[in-house]
Amino acid sequence: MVSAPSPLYRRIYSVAAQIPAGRVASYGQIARIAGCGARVVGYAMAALPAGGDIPWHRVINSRGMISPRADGDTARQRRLLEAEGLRFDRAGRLDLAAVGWAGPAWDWLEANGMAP
DNA sequence: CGCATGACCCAGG
DNA sequence: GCCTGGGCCATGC
Repeated sequence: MVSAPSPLYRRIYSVAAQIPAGRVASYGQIARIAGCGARVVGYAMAALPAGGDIPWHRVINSRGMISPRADGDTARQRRLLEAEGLRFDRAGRLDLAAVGWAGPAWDWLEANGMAP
C-alpha cells in the first residue's frame, strides 16, 4: 500500500496536470499557483509515483533547463519533451518565451489571433 | 521539537 | 555569460 500524498502535493499535481502538451512550466510558476515555495514543487515531483498521469516532464527550472533529478535520468525527460515538438538549443535550454506556459510570446500571438 | 535534506529562485560580483 | 551566497519551506528522522 502507498500512503496518499498530502493536500499540498495534490494541489501541485493538479496544477502540473493542466500544462498543455508542447509547453513547459517552471517550478516557481507552479509554486505561485499552488501557493507554496518553489522548492516544495521540486520535492513533490521527486515524490511522484512512476506510471502516473502527471506530466512531470513538462516541469523545468526558471532557466529553461532540465534540473538534475533524483533518478539522474534527465535524458528521458528531454526525449519526452522532444517528442512533443520542443527544441533544445546547444546549451540544452528551451525558449521559455516561446514554449513557456502562458509565456509572453504566446500571449502576444493569442492576443493577435495568431496562435495555432 | 531540532536538524538535515532537497527535480528551486533571485540578486550580486 | 558563469559562479556564489542567501532565502525559501515541506518532509522525515
